[in-house]
Amino acid sequence: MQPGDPKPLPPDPAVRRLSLYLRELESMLRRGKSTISSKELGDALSLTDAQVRKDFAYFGTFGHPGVGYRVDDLVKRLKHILGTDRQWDVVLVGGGNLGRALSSYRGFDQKGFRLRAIFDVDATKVGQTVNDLPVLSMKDLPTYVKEHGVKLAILAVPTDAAQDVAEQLVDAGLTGILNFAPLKLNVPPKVAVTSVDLAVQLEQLVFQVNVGQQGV
Amino acid sequence: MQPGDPKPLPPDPAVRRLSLYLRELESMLRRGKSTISSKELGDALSLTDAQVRKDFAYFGTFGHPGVGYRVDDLVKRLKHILGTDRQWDVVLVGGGNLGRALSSYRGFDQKGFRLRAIFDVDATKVGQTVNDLPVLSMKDLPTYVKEHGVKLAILAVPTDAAQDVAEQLVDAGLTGILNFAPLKLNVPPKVAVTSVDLAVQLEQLVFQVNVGQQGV
DNA sequence: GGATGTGAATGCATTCACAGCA
DNA sequence: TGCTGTGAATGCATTCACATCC
Repeated sequence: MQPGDPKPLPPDPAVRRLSLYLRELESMLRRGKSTISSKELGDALSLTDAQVRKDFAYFGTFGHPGVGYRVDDLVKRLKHILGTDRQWDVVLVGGGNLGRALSSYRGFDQKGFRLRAIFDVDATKVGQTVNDLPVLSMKDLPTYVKEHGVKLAILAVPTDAAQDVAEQLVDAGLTGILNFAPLKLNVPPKVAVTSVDLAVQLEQLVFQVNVGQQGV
Repeated sequence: MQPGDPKPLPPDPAVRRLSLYLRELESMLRRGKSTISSKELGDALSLTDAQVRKDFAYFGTFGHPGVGYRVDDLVKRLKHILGTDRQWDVVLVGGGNLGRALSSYRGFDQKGFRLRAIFDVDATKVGQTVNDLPVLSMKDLPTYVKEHGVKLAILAVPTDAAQDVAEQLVDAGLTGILNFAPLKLNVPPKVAVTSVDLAVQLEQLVFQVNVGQQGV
């Protein structure tokens, strides 16, 4: 790689594992562990030591030969790479069952995500407060996004409405959508989408259960 | 591949895409589409036609040269491969916010998953009914699992309790766990685990958002 | 000695390209 | 002609193995 070369993007699988490393390291930090080797970290996540070192190498050099990695330092640097070394405001779109549950999920805060408001089309919900969050009208979304500089939305609306609502999110200026509706969203390339399909996860589990039994 | 050879396992990424093909095909079936080409299906999911054909080829030959795939037939066969051509009983473990939300999620039924009961350690919750499901004591789990032949659990308990509860699930005889706690579960190899970490999903989204902006 | 970082080798997934069939 | 199914070719991710440094 020569000086003028554009920095090659890291492999997607490596980025996904970065979050798992971080999760494990934060847990170890809480337990008072100060340094760790690639072997130890790999064992904790069922990965090889070489995999761990190579993943880190895509992003920089963090370790100390003969010693390992300083846990607190590594946590800081991984957070910085992932972009979670600062607070992120998030709006939740959809005030149904799933939306309300997500609004009460404590795990988001711990990673620095701040749910700011819930948006819904249902006029009877608008004006209420759910888990300390105001429920606002979808009509007010564009203004709200501009005024608060929000970039991220959690989309938890019914499947039939999801594509339409996603387009409203894009128009409002949001650039990242965490989608819980079971369909593929069509959005412009500048907008990032991550999807979680709960039923698909159960389906994949069933496949694994069946494969596992047939292998024994 | 010779007659006596053991059937090679399909690549993991192909299995994951199978669920996405199925989801898209079911949507197309509802819209009245009767046949589809690998090109059309690929376009709908941002995949190449070759990828689609290769994925199917790992599991059999489903198509008709010159014509494409019959949507209804393909749906049936994909369901059979994934194991969702029959009903699956599921128990939900953890009656907190997330657990209650999941118990009301309609998407599971549509895929043939039947939530049967919620298990919780909290004695004040036991005996209640949540979304038409009985809340039972963790003590009764082993008996319940044996009597009803349940194989799958959704694990939605606090992080600190998750590993311990997972071991109880394994001891009770369950063989598949959909884990929502943000840690890596340690279970025997005969038990399948699929994990969903909501905060990690947001974190990955943030990374994508940042990469996207820097690329423009 | 003990561990990292990294080119080289391997292995796996994706894409190509075309024979064969409707 | 149109499209599948599939070997061959490519490209990407993982693993190996070792020079290097504390």
